[in-house]
Amino acid sequence: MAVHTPAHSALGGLLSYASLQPLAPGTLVRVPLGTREVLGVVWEAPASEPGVPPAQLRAIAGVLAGLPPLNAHWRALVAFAARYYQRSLGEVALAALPAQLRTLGPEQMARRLRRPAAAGTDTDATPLIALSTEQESARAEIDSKNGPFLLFGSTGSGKTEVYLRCVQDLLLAAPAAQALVMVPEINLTPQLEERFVARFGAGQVVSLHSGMTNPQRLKSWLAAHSGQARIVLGTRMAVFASMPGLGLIVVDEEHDASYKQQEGARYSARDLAVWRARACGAKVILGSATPSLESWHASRPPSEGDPEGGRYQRLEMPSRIGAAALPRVRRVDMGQQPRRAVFSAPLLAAITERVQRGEQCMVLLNRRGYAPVLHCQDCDWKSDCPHCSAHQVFHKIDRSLRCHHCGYAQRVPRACPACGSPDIAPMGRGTEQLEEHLAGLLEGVSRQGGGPVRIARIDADSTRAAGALQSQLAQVHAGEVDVLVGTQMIAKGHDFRRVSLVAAVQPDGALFSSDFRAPERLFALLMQAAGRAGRDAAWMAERGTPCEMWVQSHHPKHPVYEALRRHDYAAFAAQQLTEREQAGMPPFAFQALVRADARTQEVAQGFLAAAANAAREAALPGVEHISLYPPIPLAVQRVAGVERAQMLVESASRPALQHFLAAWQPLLHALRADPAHKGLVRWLVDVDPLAI
DNA sequence: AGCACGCCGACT
DNA sequence: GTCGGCGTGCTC
Repeated sequence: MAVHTPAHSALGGLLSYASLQPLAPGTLVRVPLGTREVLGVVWEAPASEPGVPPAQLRAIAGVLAGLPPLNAHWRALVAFAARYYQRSLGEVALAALPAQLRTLGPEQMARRLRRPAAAGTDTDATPLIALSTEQESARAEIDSKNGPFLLFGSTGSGKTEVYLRCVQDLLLAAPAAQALVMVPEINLTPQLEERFVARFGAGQVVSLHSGMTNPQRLKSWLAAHSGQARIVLGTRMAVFASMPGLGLIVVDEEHDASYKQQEGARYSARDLAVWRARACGAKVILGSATPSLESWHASRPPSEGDPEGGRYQRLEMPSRIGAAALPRVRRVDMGQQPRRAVFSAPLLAAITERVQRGEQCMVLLNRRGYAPVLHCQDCDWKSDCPHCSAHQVFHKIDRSLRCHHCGYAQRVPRACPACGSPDIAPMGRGTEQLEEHLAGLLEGVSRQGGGPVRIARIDADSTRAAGALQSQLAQVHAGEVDVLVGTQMIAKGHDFRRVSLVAAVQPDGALFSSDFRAPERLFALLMQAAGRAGRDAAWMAERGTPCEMWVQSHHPKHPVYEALRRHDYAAFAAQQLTEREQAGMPPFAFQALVRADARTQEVAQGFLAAAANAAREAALPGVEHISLYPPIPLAVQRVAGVERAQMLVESASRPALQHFLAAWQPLLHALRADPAHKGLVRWLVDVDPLAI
């Protein structure tokens, strides 16, 4: 029986209970655990080596009858995820089920199941939309081969239409088949849902994401589990949906970091999707205009020195459909501009001109708030968070200083808290300031049709309220906004028809980051942002001027920007992969992080060092193929008063790394109890970490 | 992880 | 004298 026991505690995996009748594996039950009663999933018939004598076993409290058992494919997925990401089976299994199942008793469950299901729509009646040549050839490949497929299609190439058609093909071919379609962010589910519902009807489509209420989630989950919903749309959590007829998985924007869970079991929904598809004989399509280097490498075509090629099938769709040509990239050398200029003169002129012509502009700055730090000119005081090794961000709107790591907020002081000087000033800029600054610069400019230029800001702050993002986006779509200022949020996926200019005002930060994936992420973000421009070819043609992507940089000749200028993902990827191979980094090596959080940095690092010693002394299997790096503090060393350290574990062999981690786990557990590591708050393993 | 049991400071 | 602080230990 799998129950929610914590990650590899002494209880390890499964617990045994007595039952009067034999129960099929996958059956959901309620069982006593300590003083409470919890949800459990029957995993297997009585184990050969029960830890507790059968006579002393406690009895199952109830069976959630009427609910079909979770099938072997689902259980295999959960078991794999638990093993691979070094967590307990129970934790992963229970986290994969809708939370409300935990609170429902058998009677309530039965009542819930008696509710009539919504009627489905006849798939045969779904219209066939004509595909372009490129789309059709991708579809044909997917139809005739096994995959996994990497659909490499530039922004606006119509990847979604290929997904829709492949789903349609599947649903027509098999009466009980189901498809799972994932997107990286909750924000992107409404528009996806709209398209799928328009095509297949509301009765066939359900969503699964963390923005839903518990009852909504249970309803969707049950519809998927019963097979009544043929299509499940969702974020990373949806990869665990119970889908007995699963025949196709789509992972849209597969490069997106949001597919990696960052707490609990730190799984990659994209990687699990590939595993799940193979295990249950489904097809899987990973789609992106800027694939992760992992997927790109895995889909390399066979070559002379590499007759096998990668294990993925690469499908290319280079042309944009119904959209204008990709924007011309204009780089501004900020070294040639006045010192403190936020908007260079040529960029400001270009924005002004576009707005006067009735076109929309998008300005990207990856930093919310007014300024990242407040600074005293006299004594050099900075608005440091008292609980974290980070600055408190100045938010002018509500005159607050807020730490983006722990949430600690206070009112902005009138004078320097350290020396009393009134000369305290914001340093650096965020989206709030950009919005204000731009309003000043565009004052007196009148937009097409007359009136002042309308500027809107979209970031996590402006969209906090329910429905705020949707209504802000609607304003942009309705043409009530001339310039849109925002963070990454606006670069992803949204179909702005009248945007003809996109600008990244300060993207350099990522160029010299210590994170080896930073250039990859920057390139993907800029490509994606560029893809927001000129999405309506007919409208752009009327305008007569081609769309543009502006980049302001102190290093305009940097290879990232050179590749961006040519819209040449392949060249960028090739260059990055060469570097990665030479440096022995992913995808040519496999990594895991062990993280320790403690009262002091010494304790955190001490625990990690002891863990490394224990591994060496125990001569764990595969240790000769493993590199253990010294413990180091995290980039943000202290968060909410807790010191954080990590240790990188690396191997050229994934199986070796897996064996090593599995054997190491019990040693780490034993160490925790050692009084030498008093003050340790928690430790965890992150397999295939995205940031190191 | 929960939730108990268990032994020390400020309140009715 | 109790209410409650969170340290240690257990859950088939």
